[in-house]
Amino acid sequence: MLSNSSKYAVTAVLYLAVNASPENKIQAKDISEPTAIPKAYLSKILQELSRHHIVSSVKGPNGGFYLSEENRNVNLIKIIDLIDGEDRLKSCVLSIKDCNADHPCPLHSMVGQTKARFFVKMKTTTINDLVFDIKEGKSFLPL
Amino acid sequence: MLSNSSKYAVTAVLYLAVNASPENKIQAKDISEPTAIPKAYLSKILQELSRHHIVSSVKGPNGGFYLSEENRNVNLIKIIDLIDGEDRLKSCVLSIKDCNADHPCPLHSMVGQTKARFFVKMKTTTINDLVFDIKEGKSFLPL
DNA sequence: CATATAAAGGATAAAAAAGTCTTTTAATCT
DNA sequence: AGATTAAAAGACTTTTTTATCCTTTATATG
Repeated sequence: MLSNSSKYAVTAVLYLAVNASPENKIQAKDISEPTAIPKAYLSKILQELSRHHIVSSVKGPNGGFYLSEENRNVNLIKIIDLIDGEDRLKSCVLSIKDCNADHPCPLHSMVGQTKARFFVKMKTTTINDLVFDIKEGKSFLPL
Repeated sequence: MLSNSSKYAVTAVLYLAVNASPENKIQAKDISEPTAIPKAYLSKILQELSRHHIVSSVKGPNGGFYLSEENRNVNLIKIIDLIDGEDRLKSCVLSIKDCNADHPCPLHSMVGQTKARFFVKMKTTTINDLVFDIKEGKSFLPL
């Protein structure tokens, strides 16, 4: 469903959302350790996220990554589309090009609604929404 | 969600289900052409499926692949688990090891039910079920 | 029985994804 | 200004997935 890379991206952003702030920036290695994401690889991903204003970063001493208020209102889909490309989630389960509701592939009915629902959630759920759940104790990030 | 290989596998099996019979076997290249699946690669996949009794095959002149009555009652999940391994569908969206309903990751609620429902369908839907839909005109295979 | 045919099997190649390493740039702090 | 710190950038390596090629085995048929 999601590539390794976009899982890393979402995890890292959530980690920042919970643990970082403009006053308390977090370095790549400090995300890498608790999440078990390879440090150098994570750095690449954070760079990309930073370039597209999904996370904020500052170089040098006391530098690191954090989320601005704007960053916190980014929708999940933006992260995933950036890392995986827009097609990955949208395409037919069997990768049949002209598969749609009017001309469905044999698996279409098994995933159609399911996928559409997931897609809408990804488009409407922000980082802030997820952090809210975590703070309410409704969900958890791996320490 | 599914690897390229298991998409190929499902597509090929469905193609056989609709077009082949013990009297009218179909060769790898005759599946390869209409489905645009690379022939040599498809052959590998059909071999694997044959080895695990998901499709039937006969060598030599007038040989090829077809589905026995038994083959037609195979569940979709068997094909996908064989090609992709069982973990691919089961694992958490963020690949968090101890993610479960009692200790959900932040994306869990977005996919949990959705995935579970899909999983059940894959476990209960046979090739025959899908062929039935195609014959009823409810779904389509790419010519 | 010889021959042609088509799958099975094994070895290899190409492409994509994941991961690493080294250098450069920007910021902070004496 | 100089030293230090941490991200940015770019080149590179490894692993996995996808794909191809060639040889062997089984089978039907003349």
